[in-house]
Amino acid sequence: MHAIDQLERSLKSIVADMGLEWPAKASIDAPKDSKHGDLAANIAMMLAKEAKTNPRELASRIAAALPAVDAAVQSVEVAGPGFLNVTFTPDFWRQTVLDINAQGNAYGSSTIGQGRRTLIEYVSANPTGPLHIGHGRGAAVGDTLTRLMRAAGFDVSTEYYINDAGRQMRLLGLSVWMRAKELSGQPIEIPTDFYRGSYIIDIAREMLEKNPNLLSLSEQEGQDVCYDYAMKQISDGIKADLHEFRVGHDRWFSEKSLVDSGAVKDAFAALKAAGHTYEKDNALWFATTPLGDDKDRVLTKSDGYLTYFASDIAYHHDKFERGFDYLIDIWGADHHGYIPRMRAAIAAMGRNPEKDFDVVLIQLVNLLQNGQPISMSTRAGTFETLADVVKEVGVDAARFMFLSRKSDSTLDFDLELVKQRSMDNPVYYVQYAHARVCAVLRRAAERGIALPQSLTMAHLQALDCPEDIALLRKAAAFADMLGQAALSLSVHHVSRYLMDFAGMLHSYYAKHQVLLPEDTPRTIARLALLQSMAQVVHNGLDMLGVSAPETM
RNA sequence: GUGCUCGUAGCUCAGUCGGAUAGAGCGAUAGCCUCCUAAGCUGUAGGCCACAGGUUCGAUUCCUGUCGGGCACACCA
Repeated sequence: MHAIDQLERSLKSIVADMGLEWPAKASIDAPKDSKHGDLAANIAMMLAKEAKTNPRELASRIAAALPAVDAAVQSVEVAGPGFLNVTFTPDFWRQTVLDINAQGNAYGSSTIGQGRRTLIEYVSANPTGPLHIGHGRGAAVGDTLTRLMRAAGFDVSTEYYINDAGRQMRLLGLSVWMRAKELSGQPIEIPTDFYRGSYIIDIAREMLEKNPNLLSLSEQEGQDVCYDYAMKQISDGIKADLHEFRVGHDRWFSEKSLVDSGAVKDAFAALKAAGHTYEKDNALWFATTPLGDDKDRVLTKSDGYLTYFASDIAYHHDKFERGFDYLIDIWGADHHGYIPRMRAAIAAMGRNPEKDFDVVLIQLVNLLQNGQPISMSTRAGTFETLADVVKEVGVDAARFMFLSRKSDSTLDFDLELVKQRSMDNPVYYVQYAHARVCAVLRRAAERGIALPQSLTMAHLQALDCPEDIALLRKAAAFADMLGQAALSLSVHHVSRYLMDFAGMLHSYYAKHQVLLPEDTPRTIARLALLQSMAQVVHNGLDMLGVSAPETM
């Protein structure tokens, strides 16, 4: 928020004049209780010892100096143990309306990300079956994080990594092949780890219809053909589901292509050159222990195949080689034990695992129906797919639900609840606030009330109630909130903010009539206010990939 | 067993880079539409922020331990 920046500059100059140094840990924040002013600073408590005085004494000296330094400050009080409670002038806050009008859909964006080249990898589910609801949560979080970070000034690209070189995928080919045999009346023995979903049978049937001679192929050929076909079908399905869910990746990155392009060799060479590898028991090992892992890891197995970890290292190495300097992976929380070895790999590449690499963990989604759990497992074939859930509850409700909780904690997703139009399902609460404001604006237009072509501070003087200022203050904090959410990779801050903000708008609506036949200046001021507040809700929902309807 | 993570109102969850009287929704309960969308608003009740120590002006927040959930511990992906 520019208010914080402005106050910090003013306080810094005062502190400097006193011959004191500004501590890095000093904070300036909006206090929880608005009775404590617009912003509270703890600087006097931090510096009292150094200034050889008590906090309240120092605070009052700073307070005395502040109004002369900063014209936007209306009043400043010393409170509690030595807080400085600062209140800005109404005009300072009214300016927010003009700022929002000027910036429109871009309001809230910032440059805090400094154009950092960032690659967000998310979903990356093996194309061995349709996406289920857990993938949906990862998709919603990844996509929203992308939108957020772009708005915050990061230079973001996105990728979906396909594990198309491993055992799971070979198993997919085998599963379809067996079903094709079964459909043709041949007896089959179902192996363990077999993919049992009915979609496997559908694919097998489809293949037989297109090529009745399918089963004349050899075992190996047949499985390969089945694999290729199934992989294509399922991938296309996943892409369609994601598209429907308003999620798109800049690139689908194939694991196979890493091997083919020599990227694996490059990555291994880099590790070897830095002295991180050794051979033992006929396998190639990566010494991750000195880099913080709890045991060393195998790269090339004694049978000559690469481990999953090996190609993942190569993939991340390749990301850096392509010029990205900040890698964000979005993983299921059950992979959290995988983080130390990945950090070790990042360190071995000569990068800083603290700064150049982050993992966002997505916890389990418990799919419920009226409080009763619906089990899901791709292999057992009893999953509930993302597509089914979206069809049932809609994209807006599903996305908002996924984004309204910390991604690292488990989420109960009750189909009945998410369909309800109540506060258990806050997406409607936020959307309704937007629609209501739009209704007022429409009604104003019907009555021939129009906002002036170029709005100025003079038109906003009637914004003088506490509720006016509270809304303006909240709206002014929007960009700051988005920036913090982006930096901390916490998408749920946005939905929390929107719920708060929508609550304020609903209260405002109930308390203050906007269209006042007897008072045109106030009507104009309030219309201008509401229009800009609707813009903020719209921009916030846009970050979440949720629509902002004008009527409901 | 080891590591990671979580424990906040009856329920579902925010908050915490250490700040003032710990918040929201649901549920409970009492009210509000001759007036811009009641999918809304207003009030009341409800808390040893798991427990015990430590660090300091100040701890729900940081550290240690205990108890209790979840997850992970492959030459699987």
